[in-house]
Parts: sequence; structure tokens; C-alpha cells
Amino acid sequence: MKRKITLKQIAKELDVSISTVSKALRNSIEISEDTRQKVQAFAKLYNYRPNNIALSLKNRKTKTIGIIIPEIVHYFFSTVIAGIELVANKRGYNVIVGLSNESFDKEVINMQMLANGSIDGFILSIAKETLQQQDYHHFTETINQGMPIVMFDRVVNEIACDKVIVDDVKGARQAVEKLISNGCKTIAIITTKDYVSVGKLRTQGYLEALEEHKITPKASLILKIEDKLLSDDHLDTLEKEIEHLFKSNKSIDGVFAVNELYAVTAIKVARKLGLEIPKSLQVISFTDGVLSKHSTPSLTTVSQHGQKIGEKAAELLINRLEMDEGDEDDEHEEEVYETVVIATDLIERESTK
Amino acid sequence: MKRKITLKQIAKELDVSISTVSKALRNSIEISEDTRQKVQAFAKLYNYRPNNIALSLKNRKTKTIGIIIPEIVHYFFSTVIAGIELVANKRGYNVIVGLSNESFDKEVINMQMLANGSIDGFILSIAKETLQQQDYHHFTETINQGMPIVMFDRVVNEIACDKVIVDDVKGARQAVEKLISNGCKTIAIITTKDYVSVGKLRTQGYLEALEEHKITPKASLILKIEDKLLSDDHLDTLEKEIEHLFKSNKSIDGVFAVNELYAVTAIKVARKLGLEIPKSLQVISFTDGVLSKHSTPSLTTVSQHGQKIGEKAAELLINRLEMDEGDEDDEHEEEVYETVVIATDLIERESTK
DNA sequence: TTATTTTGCGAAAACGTTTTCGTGTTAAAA
DNA sequence: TTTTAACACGAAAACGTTTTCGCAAAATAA
Repeated sequence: MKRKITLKQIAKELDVSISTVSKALRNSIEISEDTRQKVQAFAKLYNYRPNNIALSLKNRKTKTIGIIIPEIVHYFFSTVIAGIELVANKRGYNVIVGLSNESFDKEVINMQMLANGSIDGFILSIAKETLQQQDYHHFTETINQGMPIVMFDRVVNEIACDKVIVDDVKGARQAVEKLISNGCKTIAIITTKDYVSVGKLRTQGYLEALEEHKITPKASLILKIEDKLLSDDHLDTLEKEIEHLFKSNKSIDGVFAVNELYAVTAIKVARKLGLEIPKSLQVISFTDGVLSKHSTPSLTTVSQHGQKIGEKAAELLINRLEMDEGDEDDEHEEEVYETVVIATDLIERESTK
Repeated sequence: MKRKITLKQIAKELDVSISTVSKALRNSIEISEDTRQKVQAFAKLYNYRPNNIALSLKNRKTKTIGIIIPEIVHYFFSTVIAGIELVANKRGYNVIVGLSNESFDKEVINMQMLANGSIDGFILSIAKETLQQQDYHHFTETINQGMPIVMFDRVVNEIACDKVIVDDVKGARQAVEKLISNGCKTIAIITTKDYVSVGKLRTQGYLEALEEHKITPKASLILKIEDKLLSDDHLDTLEKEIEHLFKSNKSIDGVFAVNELYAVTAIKVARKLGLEIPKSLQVISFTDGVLSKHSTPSLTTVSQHGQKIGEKAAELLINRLEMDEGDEDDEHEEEVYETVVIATDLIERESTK
């Protein structure tokens, strides 16, 4: 077990100075062809690689991006990570992942843990608890310390930073419009309580689509699910609520669900009640995940392109990081932040006509 | 935008030495009550936090774990990450994630990138390409440099290191036995080509179960899918192959699939052919993921407990890291490695009687 | 031969910590 | 009063790099 070799050891072995070794390895013209070869050969033999930590300390940058997300066992978030990792790697960065588990405290702790020099910048999506408490001081503090943040999906106006989002309103509206143009007359929405920003926005899109087509929204057609029910333990409660929705609105012929789980559950319940998909009931869901693709019938969905979101977020962050190199501590350049909207796509499958 | 404050700056402001500041903050008795208070107050005011990178350099340990996995948009792997992150965080470690995308080269590059001081040890699952090429030099080199590795799920005997696996053979055998005891007479398996180690093992479990019950295996009932077909693009090819399986073996009344996708596809095809689940065809799949839980009918599965695997892997790694601290460079303690087997569970749902 | 330039290399600082050791001052003991 | 002990703090090294600057020797020019 030979520990990793360092410049110092090479220097000692070859009886030259550390500086000479360093320069020789970086092909400095200061060093004679002779010693350069000698050093490089030796380094290669011992498989020398500069120590990243030492470099980070010296350069005061780590070439590492911190990702803070609410959950990782989640199709959308993992596609985003995949996107981030892709461009990060391409541009010489690593990614370090922290999970908030939707908890405010864990979000704060995770950020503090990473903000002390471990990373150059954050890409994050806000925890539900944080959104509820509306306490964003950890974001502003991080930004004030000169560490850039890029937010995606669950973002918040109060914080000035780059953002990557999908147009939830528009995506939802298009989905509902599709149902309408497919002949649905009574369209229900299964959504979340309003403090989940994306749920709220998708509900808004639903309402806009109805309005545009002169359909009066009915409160009884809007089912807002308490968020905890997303956990697998409360599946039956979810089913009960949906069943109640269908039973008290027999005329429902279209459902827009703000996530896959609500959609497949709706289909399951509907079938139990004797409805045929898509003949007597059409369903569209948000998030084009594995359920949409592979359940039967497959789901028509609004695709968010998580990977693209991740790629874009990483680009924004890295661009800002490498831009900053230019002006150094040119304190008060007026910061101008970008909000990129990734277009959604309606992917038609078997759950619609 | 005030940059993060350092010991040096505090020292200058308070007109004491750096050492004094450091000691004061760590409550050293060397420092007078007076200065200690003064320093701590100042540090608190400016929200001082020691720089992680500097600490890493000094301590020669980063308190960071490197994870290399083939894919992240994948239920099993993301649950493993969740497990790793859980115990890592609890024990003061961060996790940095690299994706190999099943490619040998990316696996090597990713490991090299991280092995140069960025992390203290690896947790990884081997890329398919690496398994095919059987080139494991990057693992041995890493280990030889004194950096511990814990492998999970896709492991390989050639490398001496801690491992966390599930008993694929046993899990598969139990699944097939369940089918047998449920009355299935003609049981097919949908599996992968043999170079995918887990596919091979699960096939072995299938064969063992048949043998034990004096059922002669038939080659025509063993469908080995070319691995590329796991991508969504080749879904129809997959369907064709499965359809052919059913059509040329009309008597099939049980299917064991080595992953969820094969299982749901089998169900889809079977239904198209007029088979009723679970009445005339029972299906069990490996991997208890989101499809198993939420597709209709829900799938009886062999659960691998990915989260537990991750937790155990992290424990093994961290234990080894912190054990090493004791003996320092006591080179030749005979290394003894552990292989932990996480028990699988058969979770019964609607796809079996 | 002497003056000047080029060549090749090393010393040292810097990044931000922690820790060992030394030292001057004051308080206690002789 | 002198010796010893306790106290409070600072200097410096170390972790592994890169880079600036200085300097001696060699090569060239005068």
C-alpha cells in the first residue's frame, strides 16, 4: 500500500526542488529538456496526480457544485441530477449531493455544511417545509457571501438568483385544452394544497384553460390532496378521496392530475367504478416519469424534461462561476439574473383519445 | 458581498495571533477567559466557520464519500444513494456522486477524478461494460493507494474489498417457489444475458427452484434479453420477444422477471393475448420499485431494500475509514473484508394468487 | 578578456487551518 | 529577595500546490 506520491517526494528522490518538479510537470520552459523528461518519467512511473484539495485551497475554488434537493428517490429530481452531472463533468466539475427530505432544518444544515469552502456554488430546489415557513435567510446569506445559487422547479421570487423553471401554468393549460379539444365536458383536477408552488400554478393553468373555453369551474371538481398522502402509506386514503370525487361527480369524463401517482391512482379507481380509459374517461398527468411510460394504459403527460432543466441549471451556474473570475472582487457590478423557462411537451399516449 | 472571514482576518482585527484565535475558538485553556470571550464574540458576529478545504488538507481526510453508480434515474440506485446519504450525514460525511452511465471509460475517469484527494473512500456498483471487459485495474489501483472501496449489488470476486449484496439466487428461488406453490406448472423466466451478474444469479435461482421441485427446465422458457433493450427506445422489440415467448409456449402460467420493466411488459403482452392476471398467469418480478407498487395490477416482487443496502455500505466504509485512524500507516495488518448479505423479501400483491 | 544576456533552477510566499513548542510576564513558593 | 511555577500568548511547521522573484552559472556579445 503505497500512499499517493507528492511533489515533495518526487523532489527528494530526484534531488531537485519542489518548484522544479512542479514546473517540469507543467512543461514550463524554465526547465531544461533534460530534467523535464526525467521528472515526467518519474511522475508517470509513480502515477503522480496533483492533490485536488491542495489545488482547491490554493485556487480558492473547488470545481465542485453542491446540489440540494428534497428527495432523490423521485423520477423528476433524479433526471435533473443526471442533467447537472452531465454538463458539470463535461466542464470539469464534480457534484456533491445533499438531501433535505423536504425539511427546513436539513436544508439549512446541508447548506451550511457545504458552504464552508466545499463547493463553488449551489443548484437547489426548495423543500416544502421551507416554502411553508417562507424563511429564506439561508439563501440570502449564502448569496451574500459571494456563493452563487441557481434554483430550479421550486423557486421563489423573494430571492434574486438564476432560476430554471418550467412554465407550469402553460403546461397545465395545454393539457386541459387537450382534454377539452378531445371532447371532455366535465374535467376534474387532482392537485395539491396551494402552498406547493407548482401545484398552485398547475391549478391556475387548469382554471385558465376552462375560462378560455367558457367553462365555469366547479369547486367540487377540484380535489386538493394533503401532501403527506404522497407517501406510500397513505395510498388508500388517496384512493378514497378520489373515489369520492368520482362518485359525487358522475359526469366526469376528463381528469388532469398534477403528478403521475395521482393519475395512475385515478385510473385505478375509475376502472374499479367501471369507467373505460380513454373511452369514457381521459386522463393527463404532469411529469413524464416511469409510471407514465410503462403502466397500462400508458399515460398522456406533460413532460418537464428534467434532464434539460439540470443541464441548463449547471450551465447557468458554471457560467457565472467562470465569469466571476474575470472581474475578481469587483464588488458592485450590478448583478443581473436570468430565469430560464424550459418548454414542456405534451406527450400523447393511451390515456387520451 | 462580504467574503467569508478567516482566522487571519480575525487575528488582525483583534490584534492577536492566528494561533490565539484558533485556540480561543476551540476553548483551549491556554487562552484567558477574557480574550476567549472577545474572540468568540467577534467570530460569532462575523459568522466565522472554519474552511473545510483547509481542514481537509491539514487532516488529510475530506469527510466525503465518493459514489460511483451506473445510473441515477433508476429506482434501485436512487434508494441506495438515499441510504448512503442518510448514514453519511449522520456521521458527518458528505457524498459526491459520479455516474458511469454503464461505461468503462467514464467509470475510470470518474474514479480518477475523485481519487486525487477529493474523497476518503468509494461506494460503487460496477458498470456493465466493465463487467463485460472484466478489467478491474482501476479498482485494485485505488485500493492499493490506501483508499477503501465498498461495492454493492454488482460486485466481483476478483477484488478484495467490503461488499454489500442481496442474495440474488435465493431471492429468485423463493419467487419461483412461490409460483410453484401457487400452482404454476409452466414457469418462464425473462432475464438478461449472462454477463450481467445479477441476471445470471437470478437465472440460477430460477433453475434451482425448478430442480428442487423436479421440474425439468426448458430452454424455450428462458428468455434472455439483450441488455440494450432496457432503454425506452427498444420497448417494442422487447414486446415482440415476449410475445414470441408466449405464443410459442401456450402453456405458460407463471412468469418470473428479473426486473420491473420486463414484468410489466410481460403483463401487457399477456393481456393483449387474452390472459388474465393472476388467474391464468401469475407474475413475480425482482426489484420493488415504483412500477410494482403503482401499476395495475400491482406486482408481487422480490424487494431488495436498496436503502438498507446503502446504509450498510456507508457503515462499512466509514467504519473502515475511522478504524484506519487508529493504526495509522501500520502497513501490513492483514486486511479482512466483509461481505454483507441483505435479505430479500417477497412482497405479495395482485399479480399472484 | 570583460560585459551582457540567457538559461536553469531554488527559495519563499500564499491558500486556511491546527498544534507543538518556546518565551516573556506575573504570581506563588522558598 | 530569589527561585520556581503558572499563565497567556506567539512563532513556526505542516498539509500539497503554484507562482513570483532572485540568483548563479553558462553562453553569447563586445
